[in-house]
Amino acid sequence: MTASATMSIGEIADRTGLSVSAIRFYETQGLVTPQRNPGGQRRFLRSDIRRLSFVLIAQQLGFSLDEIRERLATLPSGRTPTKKDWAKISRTFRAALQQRIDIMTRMRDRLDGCIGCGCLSLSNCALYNPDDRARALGVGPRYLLGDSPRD
Amino acid sequence: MTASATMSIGEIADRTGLSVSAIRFYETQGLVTPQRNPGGQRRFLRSDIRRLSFVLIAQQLGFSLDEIRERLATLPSGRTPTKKDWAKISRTFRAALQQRIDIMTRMRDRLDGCIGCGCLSLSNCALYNPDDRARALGVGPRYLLGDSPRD
DNA sequence: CTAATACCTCAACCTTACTTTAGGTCAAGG
DNA sequence: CCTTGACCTAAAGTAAGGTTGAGGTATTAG
Repeated sequence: MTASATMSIGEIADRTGLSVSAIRFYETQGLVTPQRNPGGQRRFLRSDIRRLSFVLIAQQLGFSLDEIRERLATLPSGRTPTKKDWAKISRTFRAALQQRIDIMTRMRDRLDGCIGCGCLSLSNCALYNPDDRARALGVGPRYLLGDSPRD
Repeated sequence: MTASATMSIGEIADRTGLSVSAIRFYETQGLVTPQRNPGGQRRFLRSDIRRLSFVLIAQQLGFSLDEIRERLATLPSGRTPTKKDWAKISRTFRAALQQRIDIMTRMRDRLDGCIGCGCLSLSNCALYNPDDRARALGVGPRYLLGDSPRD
């Protein structure tokens, strides 16, 4: 195994902590696009380590693969991303994260009020404020806020 | 439609904002256990409004149906829950919510550091600290922290 | 009394984010 | 050269949290 410029999927899996199958899946989702060697095996660039690590971190922060792909798409195509590129993209996640913290904090404060009143009864309960239901978290009834079907 | 002590599924759906199918699903999950009338149709108690509303709120707070069922199981069986009962259960969610806020805040602070260094490169990056990955959010590679299979 | 709703069950389908399995190929060491 | 381990693809399976559809029964308004 010569320490060449590219890596096999097993190697990058070890380096990122991701499973081999997850990385293959990420390729189908357009999150990485490795080259292939003459035998058809994937060859990853060293910069893909950071790319995949970014996917991992962003997921831990609660972002979906769709959102992550959108953010990654803002990276320069053609050249290897620089630290500045990564810093820029990280800042957008920072902002989104802050927003979630704000929502959860607001929910927590409302919950404080509701512990006192014990209401939990709809229109009169602040927790039902549909303005900022924390849709980022969990799944929830799909049609709650959509075009609800009637049975 | 006499304003009786019980409600049909359509009525409680309207009152809670949940869809009929979601409520039926919640029954299969043991989150509510309505009575049946002679014709086999579900009859819900007024207290089920609060119960279902609680499910909804707890979901918005990011809790899984499993977690919610566990919490609901601590409610007194045999009698209709009082405000105190609900307040008690709400407090446990309050605590869990606070914990999540703390984790997210810690992640945000680490992200701040990483925006500066642009590292995102594993062992030397604070964001990889496996101690408190915010597993509550999103799904993520299943075997990242488990007994990872090798291809 | 009858037609239109509303409700019932069961099974199949959906989305996200992967894992697993089956059947076969590639590459590196001896 | 040959074996073994790593890799390949495609398809099916998993889990959570519901939705949708088919085929049939209850209820209720007129």
